[in-house]
Amino acid sequence: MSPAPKDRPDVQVFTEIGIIDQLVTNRLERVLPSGLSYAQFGVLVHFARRGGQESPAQLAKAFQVTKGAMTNTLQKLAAQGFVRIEDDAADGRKKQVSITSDGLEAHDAGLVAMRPQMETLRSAFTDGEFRAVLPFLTALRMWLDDNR
Amino acid sequence: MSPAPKDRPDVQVFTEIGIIDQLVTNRLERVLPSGLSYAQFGVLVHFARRGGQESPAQLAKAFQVTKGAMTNTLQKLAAQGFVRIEDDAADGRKKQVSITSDGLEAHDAGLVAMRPQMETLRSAFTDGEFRAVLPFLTALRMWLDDNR
DNA sequence: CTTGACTAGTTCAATATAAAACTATTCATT
DNA sequence: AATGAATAGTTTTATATTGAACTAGTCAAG
Repeated sequence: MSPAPKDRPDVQVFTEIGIIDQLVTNRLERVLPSGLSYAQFGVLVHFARRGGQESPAQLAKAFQVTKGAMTNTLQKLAAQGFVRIEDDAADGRKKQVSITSDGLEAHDAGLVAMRPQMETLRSAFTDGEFRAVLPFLTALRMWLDDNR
Repeated sequence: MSPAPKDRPDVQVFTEIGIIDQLVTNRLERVLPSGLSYAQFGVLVHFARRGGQESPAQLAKAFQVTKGAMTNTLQKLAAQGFVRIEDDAADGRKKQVSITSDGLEAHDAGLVAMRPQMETLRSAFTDGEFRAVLPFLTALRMWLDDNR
């Protein structure tokens, strides 16, 4: 008899991933400054790292959410003054989003709020452990992304 | 200068995990028989594997959702006749949930619907690769669960 | 026994997201 | 130029989930 599906390692991996994502999301959402959701913070982190400008559609693809969801997230960030949304001069359909100095501050404040959580995490696991699984997770993510 | 947070392997792992979860959820939801959500299917998989009875609160904890969310999911499953919800004879506050034969059939149908997706996945990655990352993911999930 | 704290489950309001319809714009083909 | 397909973004509707308030039942300490 073939093994029950739930015993298969791939299914188990996806199950663990689902639960980890939920636990991490809950935890961060509890800790982030009020008014800043996990999704919004993700956008700030994105820009804090890479800088520059990006269109809403690019962001939607990067975060794997619908364009509508990204419209909503960006409008909330803009309302708080954390991002700037400008019309694209070269293409009338597009807009260009960039982070503001207030947005950078909010990003830093979010990191500070998360720091205790990250500290305890690092006391339990090493960077090496995370690095060891990263290539596979990245490959898996890219495959899922390509073979949609 | 210390590395930017987004370059840290732990942050990268959580980022990948978030995207993988979203891609897998989307994919399965598209493929599952209509009327059966990812959350509902998860409950069926749980019972198809372990059998027996479990209370809504136990299930909520196992799936890391609120009690309210589990009430909703179970009511939808019960409306379709996929689970049985009975009062607990020993404790008037509790209920006991179990899967029905219709529920088992729906579970099997869900697996059949997912099969092509799983086949192509297995052609891209080996069981060994999944097994290699499983211990770390499990440890991470348990740690996050305990150190809430 | 009675009280007070706790647990289980439901309900309600608020929010986030997906899916689809829609508008506006661009681009390629003719 | 004109047309048709494709792309970017918004809006609308429907749904799932959270968080909090609420009800009912249990259990322990006095």
